[in-house]
Amino acid sequence: MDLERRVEEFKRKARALGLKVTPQRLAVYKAIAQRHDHPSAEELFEELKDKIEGISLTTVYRTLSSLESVGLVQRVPTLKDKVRYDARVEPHSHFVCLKCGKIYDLDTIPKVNRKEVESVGEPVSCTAICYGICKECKGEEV
Amino acid sequence: MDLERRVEEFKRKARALGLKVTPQRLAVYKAIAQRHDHPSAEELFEELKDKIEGISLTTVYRTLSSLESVGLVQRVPTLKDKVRYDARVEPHSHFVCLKCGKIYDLDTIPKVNRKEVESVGEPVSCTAICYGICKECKGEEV
DNA sequence: TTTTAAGAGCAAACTATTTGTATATGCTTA
DNA sequence: TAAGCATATACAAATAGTTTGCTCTTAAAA
Repeated sequence: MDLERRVEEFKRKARALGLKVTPQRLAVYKAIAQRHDHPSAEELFEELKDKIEGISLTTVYRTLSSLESVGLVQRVPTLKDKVRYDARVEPHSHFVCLKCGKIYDLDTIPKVNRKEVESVGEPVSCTAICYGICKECKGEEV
Repeated sequence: MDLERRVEEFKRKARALGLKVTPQRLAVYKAIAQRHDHPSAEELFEELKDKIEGISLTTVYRTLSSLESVGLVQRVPTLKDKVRYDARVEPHSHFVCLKCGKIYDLDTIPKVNRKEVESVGEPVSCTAICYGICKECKGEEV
């Protein structure tokens, strides 16, 4: 889906969910939607502060948390202390480069042992994380 | 493997890796090894502060980071801002309860689309996270 | 034992994130 | 389409989680 349509859908959904569509929110959403590197609040703010009149780090944090609470963005599971966000909210997985830390999207949904999962609880969704060395870093090795 | 053997193995490995085996480190390791709830540094400290003479939160943090750096414990991928640790370092997966937040171990290793993963990079390990409602919480529903 | 490099404790620093509050603004409805 | 109001914003200050500097202590090799 192209960005414009996603943005229109975002506006519609946000309003339907009782969230006002402000320039700041729109800017944050657009930024996440067109990047594929799952930025943190700080990174989004760095990108937007010069482009968008009147945006503060606080607003970025509050925006992300509002959007997350209505399911318009998602957190990415990580080992680190910084929260990273994803505008892809349908089930998918990630590849984390152990060298550069970049996170790539994988379309795959993992197959897990249903019996075992159900012995613990009722699953709602599953995601996989693959750790490894990305092609870019692989290429740099001499 | 029983706790005693794991502790002996821990001592041996730690020394071999150049880490001194102190009472504090031993206590931290034992605590993680016998719990299955992947505690945070703070939670470990809460558990140990009354049992172990001379342990500080700082030491728990430093211990975890030393043990992690030599591979004797691992972080658990989460969506939250608190780092959680696991003494199971062999590949396995997790089930996260969306209601109570508890994290359960799954023995499964996910099957992912190898072709797709290799288009991004060279995988080293893969883990799955299943989100759902655990049996305990399911039982509470009236 | 003795020696010494590594670990522990405390306090203070740091980083990521949240909150209080006064002002501004999307958007519903009259 | 203007008005009113609930919701959003910015700033500063607070908080939570984690790390660091420094001094004293100790595990363990010799």
